[in-house]
Amino acid sequence: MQPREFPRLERAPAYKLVYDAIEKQIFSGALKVGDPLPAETLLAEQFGVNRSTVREGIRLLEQSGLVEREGAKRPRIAIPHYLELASSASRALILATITFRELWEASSLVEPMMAEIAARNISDADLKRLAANIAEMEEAIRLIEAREIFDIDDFVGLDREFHEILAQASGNRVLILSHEPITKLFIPAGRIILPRLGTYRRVLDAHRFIHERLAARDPDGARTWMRRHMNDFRKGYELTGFDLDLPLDAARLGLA
Amino acid sequence: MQPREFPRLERAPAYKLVYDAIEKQIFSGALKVGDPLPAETLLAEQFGVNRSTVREGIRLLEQSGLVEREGAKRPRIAIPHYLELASSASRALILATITFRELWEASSLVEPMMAEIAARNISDADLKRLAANIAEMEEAIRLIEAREIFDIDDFVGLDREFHEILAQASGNRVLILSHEPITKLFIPAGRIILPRLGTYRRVLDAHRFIHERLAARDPDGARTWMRRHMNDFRKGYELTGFDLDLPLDAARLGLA
DNA sequence: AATTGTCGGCTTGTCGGACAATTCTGGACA
DNA sequence: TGTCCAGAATTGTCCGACAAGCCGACAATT
Repeated sequence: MQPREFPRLERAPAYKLVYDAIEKQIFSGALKVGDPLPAETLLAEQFGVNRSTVREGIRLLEQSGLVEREGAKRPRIAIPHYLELASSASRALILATITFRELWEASSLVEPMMAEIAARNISDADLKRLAANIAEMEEAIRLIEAREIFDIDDFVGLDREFHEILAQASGNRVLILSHEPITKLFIPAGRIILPRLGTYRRVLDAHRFIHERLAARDPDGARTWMRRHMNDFRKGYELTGFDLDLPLDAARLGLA
Repeated sequence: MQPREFPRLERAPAYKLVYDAIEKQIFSGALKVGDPLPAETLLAEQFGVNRSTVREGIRLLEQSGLVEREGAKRPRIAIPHYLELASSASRALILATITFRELWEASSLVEPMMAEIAARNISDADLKRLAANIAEMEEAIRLIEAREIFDIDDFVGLDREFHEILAQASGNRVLILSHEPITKLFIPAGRIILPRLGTYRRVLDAHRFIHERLAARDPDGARTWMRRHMNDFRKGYELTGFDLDLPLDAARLGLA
């Protein structure tokens, strides 16, 4: 034992240093959201490293959500969509084991509460967005019933959007963050339930009632209808015959 | 309005495909947690792309937390700690704008609910962990009062840990995910309030009561005490004289 | 005038090869 | 059996190169 352990000095690889340097510039405000990243050759020159190294650093930024790439354009600085990219990976892993019961329990606690808060704070603009969402869902159902196009993802996406708008209407970004995992997990669950039962119109009706209570600025009413909506959610799942404690993706696979 | 919008076709770059392919193998279980990633040259050969391309894909995996690198060793497959992950980026940005009011509103909705669920499901092991946490906090306060060591981060960390254990005690991973942003944001808030007021013992007492109600499996009692605890949280902040609608980091800077 | 086609410069995506530094591995040796 | 070391394997970094894609400008067409 040496009298004094040196804290094992860690030489971060150059690509990590590139990442750190650019991240720092973003946080400091030197690089603003929407700005394009400087060209790779330029960065390589400035940092004094090879372009390949710069590119590896940029990949880190990309996955962290700090820059967004669209085609082969210059990547642009972006605000990471909260937890979106961050744990897209972890969420997928979690998905493998989370059960419908967990999702439903969480939903039936959080969603009604969210509806209540939203009813207090919702803006006219958000009410309009909800109305538009409902109209779109109406159209989607019309198409489904006419057996024209049938894209379940469209419908589930609309459903998810409805609940997301509601969260945003709460005007509380911490709540929005808390709410995010639920909407994310809801998608696979919706894909299981809806096509098997075809209860599209029932979902739409619930959304209509909720919207109507929100427009009336009626917190209790909004909460009540949301609770019913969540109970329907569970009943729907039970009717599929799957075990409540089955992991979501097992159920999904069982369906496919 | 076109009759039918084409879904803009996207050709992902090769490094992204590499990422997707490896990710898929991880999720499918072909690559297990702890396994080392195959060598870059081997991967390049198998995928039929250049090693540089493979490396860029690996950087994406790295930042997503799916692989961990230690020195220049072979990266190993890992389960992303959804707590620590890329939120370092998002957290810093979010922190810049979220206000204490938002945090408190969210906390006083979510935490009592969490306490209630936890009281129903908590295991003896988690009760012990809470007891240990309380003991540690007791010791920390003793040190503070004796003016020996004074590390506010220690105390805030213990406080956060208490609430995290509570979330885990709920046994619902969706709720744990929902709860995560709150505990995260709580740290800077706690750093503002506690040193200015020195209400350490009041926090400890609240935790004691909550623990006692949890041990008694009393959901109502646990919820009630948690609500009081949250009210204290707000009162504490108000006593600092900062505006409730001030962004947390502005308040933090105002203190420093 | 507005739209479409073409051109050239710039940047990204990908490739091949190369080498030093570090890590791993198997066998020699105590 | 346990330790040590040389060589193999692997990562980190560099260099140079080229096709493909994006962008603005300008010419051609309707």
